Amino acid sequence: MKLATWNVNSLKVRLPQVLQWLAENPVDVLCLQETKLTDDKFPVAEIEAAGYQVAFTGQKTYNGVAILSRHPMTEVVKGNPHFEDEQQRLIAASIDGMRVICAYVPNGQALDSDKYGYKLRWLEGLRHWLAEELAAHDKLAILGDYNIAPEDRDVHDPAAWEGNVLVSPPERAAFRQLQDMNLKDAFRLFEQPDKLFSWWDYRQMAFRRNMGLRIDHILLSAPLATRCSACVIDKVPRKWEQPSDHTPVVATLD
DNA sequence: ATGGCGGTGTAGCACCGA
Repeated sequence: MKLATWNVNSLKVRLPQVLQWLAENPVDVLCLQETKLTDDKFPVAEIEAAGYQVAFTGQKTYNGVAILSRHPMTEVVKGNPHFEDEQQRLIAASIDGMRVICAYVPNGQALDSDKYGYKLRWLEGLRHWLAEELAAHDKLAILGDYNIAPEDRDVHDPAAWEGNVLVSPPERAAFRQLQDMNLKDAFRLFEQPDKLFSWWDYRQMAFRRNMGLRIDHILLSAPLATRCSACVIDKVPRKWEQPSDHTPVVATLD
């Protein structure tokens, strides 16, 4: 069983790449963020033709999340029942005995921005909902763009990023609080090469210079972490023409 | 210190992302 997450930065633009990636990497579940599509424009037929069922919730221009699955999905929930939010950033489904949650955590923009407060409140709301979901589902995976680099080793140049969103102590504390709920960062269950990231700015040839951050994560509850045999970042799609600025992260469960 | 790039909307640029 393979679970993956990918912030595609517009599914309209990236659909061919998603289909190509799935053809080469036929994962069981793929969580997408930043689809940027209203539900009436979601490419259901193309994704079903590739062998996947799909659940999605979107809006115009911003946000939007989806779960693609080779196996039946039930109990689909859109949004956080405990956090009123017009922004479409969460979707959950039960798949093959697991609870799978796809999350697009707010960016926060800047530490002095209202959006930063929204980000921290959003994460607090997520925590409360997750506590409930974990009580109901011992096998839970939450995949997505967390917009948090958990540690300095997840940042190409920690000094340059100090004082910025994605690395601030309150955001990192929020990430640790998720880990304190016995959710394991799948990537860190294994020895990994240094300086392996999941996002690189489009500007300044950041990808070529590996000026990136690891902000896309797969968190697994203990019964799933025990079964996890690998977690890799697939940099290949970031090298394609007209790429997303994020690249997929994949966890293998035995 | 700022903007760099890319996507979107409805436009001739402004906004947002990270």
